[in-house]
Amino acid sequence: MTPTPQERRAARHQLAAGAGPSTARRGPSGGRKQPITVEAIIDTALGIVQRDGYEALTMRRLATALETGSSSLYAHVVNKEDLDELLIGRLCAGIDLPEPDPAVWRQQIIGVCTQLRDQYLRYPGISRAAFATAPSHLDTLRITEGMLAILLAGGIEPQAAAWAIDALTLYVNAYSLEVSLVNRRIDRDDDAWVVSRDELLRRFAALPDTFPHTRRYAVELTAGTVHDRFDVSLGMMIDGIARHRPT
Amino acid sequence: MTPTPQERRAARHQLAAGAGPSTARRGPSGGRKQPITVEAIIDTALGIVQRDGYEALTMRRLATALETGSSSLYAHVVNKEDLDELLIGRLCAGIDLPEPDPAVWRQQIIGVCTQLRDQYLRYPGISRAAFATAPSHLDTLRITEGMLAILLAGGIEPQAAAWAIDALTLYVNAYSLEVSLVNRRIDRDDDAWVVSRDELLRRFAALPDTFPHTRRYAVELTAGTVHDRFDVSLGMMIDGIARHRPT
DNA sequence: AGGTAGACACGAACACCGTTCTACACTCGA
DNA sequence: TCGAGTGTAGAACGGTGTTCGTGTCTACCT
Repeated sequence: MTPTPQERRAARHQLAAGAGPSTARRGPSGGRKQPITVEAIIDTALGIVQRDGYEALTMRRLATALETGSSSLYAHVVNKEDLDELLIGRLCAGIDLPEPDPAVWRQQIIGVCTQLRDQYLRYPGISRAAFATAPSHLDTLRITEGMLAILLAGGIEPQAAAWAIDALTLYVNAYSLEVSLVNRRIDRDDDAWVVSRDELLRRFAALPDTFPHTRRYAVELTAGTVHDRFDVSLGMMIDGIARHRPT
Repeated sequence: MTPTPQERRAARHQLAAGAGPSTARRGPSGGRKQPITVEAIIDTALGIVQRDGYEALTMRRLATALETGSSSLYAHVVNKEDLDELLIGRLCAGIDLPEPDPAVWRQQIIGVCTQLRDQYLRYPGISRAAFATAPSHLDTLRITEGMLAILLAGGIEPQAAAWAIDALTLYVNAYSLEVSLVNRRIDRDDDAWVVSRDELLRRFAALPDTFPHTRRYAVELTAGTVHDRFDVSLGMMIDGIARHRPT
C-alpha cells in the first residue's frame, strides 16, 4: 500500500502509525522516462529556488519544469506548505554535525549556524519557509540534537542550552531572510532603494537634528561586510550564552 | 501640486527633492462622505491584519473595506510593497522611546524591543513586512536612533551598539513572525500540527536512539511560556552585548 | 488470460491574487 | 466657463494554489 503524501508528512512528525515502507511504484508515468517522485520534485524545486529565488517557486512553474501538470504534484505532496517543509528538510539533511569537543564548542556551534546560513543563502529566500516548520519535524530536530550536544559538551546547562538553540535558530533564519531580500532588491535594479554604504552615509549625514546619534555614528552603523554582521552578532549571542557556564 | 505616491515614498527615504507639502485635496471622492486618503488606507489595512492576519490583507480586500475598487488604491500607494512599508512605519511611530538613563539602560532596551514585539504581535504576521523595510526609512530610523541612544548611555561602545541594534531587531522580527505563524496554525484547528507541550514531550520521548540529548532534556527543550523564550533570549543577547562595556 | 483495485497523471475549472489601462467625473484656479 | 490636474471605477491582463472528474497504467489475484 503506497503511503499518501499525508501519511508521509505524518511520519516526518512521528504521527505515524500507518506509513509503512514505500512499496514499488505503480501507476502510469505520463509517458516520460522518469516518473515523477517526491525526490524529483524536491530536486527540481530547489533548482528553481537556487536560480530565481523562493518567490519564483510556484506549483505551475515546478510542474512545467517536470514536464507535467500542476495537479499531478498533489499525488506526491500534500500542498505547497508540505513542499516547503520537504525543502527545509532536505537542506537540514545537508548539514554536517560535528562530534562535540569541549575544547572547541564555540567554533562548533558557530560552524553549525554558519552551515545553516549558507544553505539558506544558496536558496535565496527559502528561510521564510523555515519559520513555518513545526518543531516536531525529524530533520530539523536532528539539528537541534546536534546543537544541544555541542552546547552540553561546552558545559552549558541544559535549560540555557535549550534557550540558546531557540535564539540562535531564529537569528539564523532572520539573517538569511533579510540578506535574501536585500539581494533580491539589488537584482531588480531598483536603484532608488539599493543603498550603498556611501549613499547611506550621505543620507544619515542629511538627517535632521532629531537624529543626533545616528548622524554622529553613521560610520559605525554602516560598517562591516554582510557576514561581519553575522559573525559579530553570533559571537555576541554566544558570549551571552557562555556567561551562564558554571566555572 | 499633489505629491504622487512615488514622491511620498521617496520622501520617507530622504530621496526627495520634490515632495512639497500636500496641497488641498482635489478630485472626486466617489460619492462617499470621507474620501480615500493614505491614512484611511493604513487604518483600514491595520484593522484587517489585526483581525484576520497579514495574509488576509489583499488589495481587493482592503478596497472592499474602503468601499472602493482596488485600482483606486494606486492613486495613494505605489504598490503592495509600499503599503507594507507604510504599515511598518505606522507601527514604529507608535513606539515610545524613553529618555536614556545609564542606571537602567538594560530595562530600557528591553522595553523598546518588547514594545516592538507587542506591536508586531497585535498585527499577526506583519513582522514579515518588517524584514523587507529598507534601512533608510525615517520611521524605522527613529527606532534605531532611540536604541542607539540607550546603548550609548549604558556605556556600550558605538560599534558594538550598532551591531547590537542589528541583532536585536532581527531577533524581534523573527520571534514575532514565528509566534504569529504558530498562532495561525492554532486558529486553523490543524490538530495534527498543533503540538501542545505534553504532546511534544511524548514525541520527544518516542524519538529513536539517534536523539539521546533531545530525549534526555525534553523537559528543558519544551519549557517556559512563549514570552519566557523572548525574555531569556533577549537577556542572553544583552549579556553578550554588555560584555563589551569598558569597566 | 481476464478482471479489478489502487496509483498516477491530466486538463478544466474554481476562487482568488496584484496591477495596469482607459474612461469618466470632480475640483479648483484663471 | 474652460481646462488642467486629480481621484475613482471597472475591465482586463497575467498570474496564484487547489480541487474535481476522467483516463491510463500497473500489479495482483483468480
